This record gives sequence, C-alpha cells and structure tokens, in this order.
Amino acid sequence: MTSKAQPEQSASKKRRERERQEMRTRLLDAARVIASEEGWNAVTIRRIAGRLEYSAPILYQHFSSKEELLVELMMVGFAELAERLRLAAEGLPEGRLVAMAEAYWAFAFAAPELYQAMNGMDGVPFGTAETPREAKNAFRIFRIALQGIAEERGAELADPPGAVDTIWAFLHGCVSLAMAGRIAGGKERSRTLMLTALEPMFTAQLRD
Amino acid sequence: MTSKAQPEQSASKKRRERERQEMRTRLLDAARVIASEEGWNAVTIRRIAGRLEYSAPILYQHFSSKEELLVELMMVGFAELAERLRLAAEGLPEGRLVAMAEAYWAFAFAAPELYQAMNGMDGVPFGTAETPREAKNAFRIFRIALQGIAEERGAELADPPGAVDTIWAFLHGCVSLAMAGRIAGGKERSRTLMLTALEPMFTAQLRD
DNA sequence: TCAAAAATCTAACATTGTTAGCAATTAGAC
DNA sequence: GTCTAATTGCTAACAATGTTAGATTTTTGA
Repeated sequence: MTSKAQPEQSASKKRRERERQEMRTRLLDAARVIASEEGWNAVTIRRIAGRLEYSAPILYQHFSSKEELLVELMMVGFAELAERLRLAAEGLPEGRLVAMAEAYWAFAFAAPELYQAMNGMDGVPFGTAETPREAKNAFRIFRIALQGIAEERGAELADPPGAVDTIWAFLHGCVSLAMAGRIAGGKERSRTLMLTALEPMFTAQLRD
Repeated sequence: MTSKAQPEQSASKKRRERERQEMRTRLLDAARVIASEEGWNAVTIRRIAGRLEYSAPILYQHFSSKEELLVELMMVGFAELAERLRLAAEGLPEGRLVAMAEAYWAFAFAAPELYQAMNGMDGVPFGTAETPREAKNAFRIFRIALQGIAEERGAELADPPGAVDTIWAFLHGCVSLAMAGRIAGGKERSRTLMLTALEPMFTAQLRD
C-alpha cells in the first residue's frame, strides 16, 4: 500500500495529470470518430490531431506510436463488449443465451470502428500478438454465463472453455461476414441466421 | 464466335500478350511471397517490383493500382478455395461434411496470406465492396455439397443458402480467431473444436 | 531503314508515421 | 516577485509510401 511517507503530489500536479488523461481520451475519441465517419484508412495522425486543433506531434506525448493508440482502442472495445455481455448475462433466465448473442451483435454494429480495431479488420493492423487482458475478461464473463445457462437447464458444459471459443468463433464469423457485406440479404438476415443456429449450437456443447 | 475476317494477330503479338500475362502473374506471386514471409505490411510496390528486378512503376502497366492487385489476389484465393472445396465434395459419402471443413481449414493455413487478402485481415484493406464472382462460386459449390450430404441422409436443408452462410460463418470465425492467435491451445485445439461443433451445426440445418 | 509503338526507367509529387530542435508557457523554490 | 527547470506545443525535416509525368531505350512491322 502507498504510504503517507511518499510526498503528496501538489494540487496543480494532480490537475495536470488529470488534464493529460483527458487529452489522451480525446485523442482516442477523435480517432474513433474519424474511423466511424470515413473508415480506418482515413485515420492519420495529422487528422486526429487536427480535429482537436493541435499539430501532429502532439500524439507522441500521449502514445509512443499510432499502433499503441490502436491497441488502446482495442482494449477500450473489449472492455465495452465485456460490460455489455455482463449486462446481458444478468437478464431473465429464459432467453439469456439469445440475449448474450444479441449483445455481441448490438455492440459490433453500434461501434463498427471499435469492432474492426479489435479484430484487425478494415486495414487496421494487429498491434499485439498476444490476446489482451480485456479480451480474456470478456471471454471469462461469457464462460460464466454459459455455465450458468447450462446449470439452469440441469446440465453442464462438456468443455467450458471450448464452448466459449466455439460459440464466440461463430458469433465473430457472423458479424465479420455481415459487416463485410458478404452475406446476401444484409444485416437483418445475417442476424436471424445467427440467432437461429445459436440454440442448437449451445445444446451441442452440453455434456451427454 | 470470332470470325476469320478479324485480322489474325501476328505471332509476336501473341507472344507479347502471353509475356504480359506471365508478368502479371509474377507480380501477383511476388506480392504473395513477400506477404507470406513478412506479412502484408511489408508488401510495398517497390519491393514487389524489386523482387523481379524491375523498378516500381512497372506495376502500373499491369494493374491500375496496388488495390487492384490485392483484389486480384483475393479472386485467386477464392478460386483456389473453390477448387479445394470441389475436390473435398467429391470424396466418399461418409465424412464428406468433415472433409469440406478440413479443406477450408487446410486452405487457410496452407496460404494464410491469401486467406488474409480474401478477408481483409492483417492490414489488407477491402478493395471491393461487392462480393467477387469467385467467392459466389465457392459458396455455390459449398451449397451443392451440403444439399448432397443432406440428401444422402434422406433429409433436406430447411434453407440451403442460409445453411451455407451459417456454416461458412462458423468456419471463418474459427479460422480467423485461430490465425489471430486468439484461441488458447493453438491451431490443433481450434481445429478440433471446429470439427466437433460441425456435425450438430449441420444437423440443425436440416428440415424437421 | 525507319517511323510508330511498347517497355522501362529516373525524377518528382503529395501523404504517411516519426523525430529533432526550438519557442513559449508554466511550476515550484527561494 | 524572481529565477531556474520542467512541461507543452510548434515548425521543419526525415525516410518511406503510392502514384504520375516525362524521357529513353527497345521492339515492332512495313
């Protein structure tokens, strides 16, 4: 624990720290807005800074590179997805499975630019090879929810982490193809197909 | 029908046309090799040309832009995938479903750089909004195979195009996450999970 | 042999991410 | 209040990118 022996930072120092943090957030938001309006390949350092009426190098006082900013947005995305999944998992017992899938879908299309940053789509390079902590947390929430749903049905998952990976892969595949316009019939049909296949897919994950 | 009235092109003209085509292919291959060795963000026009001991602008005598080259590689990828799926669909009746999924998986990991170009991964931007003809052909082959498999079992698909989209999305999700290193346990486990969920997923697509 | 066409290069352009170095502002100690 | 040190932000520049213009060489077909 941090001891009082450490010199307390002055009020102005705290204020500056807070302002720095706010600036960081504003840079992240600016990148998101540009990406959502014109796609990720319109997101340049000069445009991010310009949107806040700063010059380009300002970014390097808050991120070591453009890639680091993208990685941070990826984590923001996984954190928001985790929160949505958590809320969906709290819902009524019946229909909770569908609610989880709907939450995943709703997140992806409420913030496509975040979803793309998280999954290396639309020209966004993967900043980190390893799976970020926030992603693992989202997976954990998903796993606990699936186990709960199985339990309510008086059953259990044969391989809980495997069930999460399998269903997650399916949801990601549906969203990914739908977002890329690769599924005839558009988003509505894609969503229906996803929700239709969800229940049998889950059932197959139960121990027999 | 091409009439004899059209002036026959001279032998050297034919040769030049053939050489042009070969050069085009060599440029495509060079891009693939660089991408497979160092990833797509190492693929620059100067490097593609340099690998063939040409200077950069040579590319513009064969493609109108870098993007066009990527789109062409995307089509090459879908054509090769379609061929693999076709071969898998010709196999023995029992296990044909698994063979299709294995063919999809094998293609993706035999040529990850192609798979990435096809699906806008690893920093490759989507060149075309609309689904390319070659992709639709691969879907068609897949659909016919699934219908055949259902028929062998004395059943039929409730919604053939829907079944294709659904299962395709699942396969893509599995490959996509596995390729990005997002599935714990690596490729072997990812592949097993995919094949395990495949059969119940297909069964759910049959008319009841 | 010669003019037209094709192939290929060098040089340049604007834009990208990034860094160096300077100017202005602010902080905190005396 | 004043002075030094730190912070903040800018301009200018860098190399690398995709792309184009223009010149030059090579090839073609008569």
